[in-house]
Amino acid sequence: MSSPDAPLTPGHRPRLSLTAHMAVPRCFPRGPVTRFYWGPEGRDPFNTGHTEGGPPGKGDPAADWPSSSPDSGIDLSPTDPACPKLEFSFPPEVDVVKPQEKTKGRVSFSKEQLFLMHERFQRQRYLSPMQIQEMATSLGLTYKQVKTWFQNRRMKMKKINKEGTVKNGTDTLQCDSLTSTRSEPAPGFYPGYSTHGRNSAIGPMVNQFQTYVGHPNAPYVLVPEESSPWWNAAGGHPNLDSHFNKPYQVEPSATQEMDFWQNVLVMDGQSQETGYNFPQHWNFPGASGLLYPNKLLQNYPPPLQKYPPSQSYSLLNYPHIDRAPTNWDDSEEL
DNA sequence: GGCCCTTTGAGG
DNA sequence: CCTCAAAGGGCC
Repeated sequence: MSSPDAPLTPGHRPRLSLTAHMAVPRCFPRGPVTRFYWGPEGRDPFNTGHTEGGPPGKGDPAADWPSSSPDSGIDLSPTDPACPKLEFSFPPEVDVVKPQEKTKGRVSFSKEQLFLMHERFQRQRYLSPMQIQEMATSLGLTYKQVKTWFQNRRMKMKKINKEGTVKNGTDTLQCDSLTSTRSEPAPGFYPGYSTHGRNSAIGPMVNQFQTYVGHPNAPYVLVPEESSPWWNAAGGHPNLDSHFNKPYQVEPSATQEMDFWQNVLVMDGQSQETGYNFPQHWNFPGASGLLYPNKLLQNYPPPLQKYPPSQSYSLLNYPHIDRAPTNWDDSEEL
């Protein structure tokens, strides 16, 4: 596996009411996905033009954790001694599901299992049979459990979106959009998804939310919350679109250190706040997301890190990276 | 296999 | 009680 990206979502609609613009068509992959990377000011971690290739070196954890550019002056690598690091570990599990548990009663998956499935779901709503099997194996779950989980998750997603659409417009700060002109879903934007749901098994969705791991120079990744309107129909961000292509300067206060991780388990409402949210003074209207160290999973469980203070960072957007969905079969991912 | 609805049971 | 996640079952 490889790919960090996202944590999740709120079991309960976040108060930030992020579901507003999600008039998602029946399935997700949204258009040209855009991602935001936190990187040293003004730097294009990817040397623009580089398009994401295949899955990152699968199974080479940490191997390519960059030392994030020597010249950048900041080395955010978790392996860098200079980078404050704290121990991180999932809380001891007591509820780890046993693979062949007979269905007597309802078992609860472990946080780790949930995390990994959520993570996967974040970028890939449909798994091919092979992928299901692989994931099941790697998680110690049964094929059926994984399949069921994804199905339930899609249903939940759908429900949330529906609710969000309904109350859309009324109360709640539906992501005080700076640019909410595009809320119309564009079917054409869903490359990997077969609208004829029936045969989807043969065409595993190409994950639009490709791994971040392949971009070694992007030390941190800003991951949107799953049910937030981070991705609008055009694949942009309703609140950050205006910042596209012009690196937005973000200046953490001199004294501020941001904890990236207190807890990675952002599965549900409970742990939702465990991620890191922008401090208000960063002033990204309505934008709340979670900051993840790049290659989250490669270093899984991810290290707790701190963002060096007194630095200037840019919120970069590299839409080109996703414009051309890759076709690699990520079956080897997990 | 997916969708959809329902049931079950754990946790609040 | 209620909510919600895991699973069952029917249908396509």
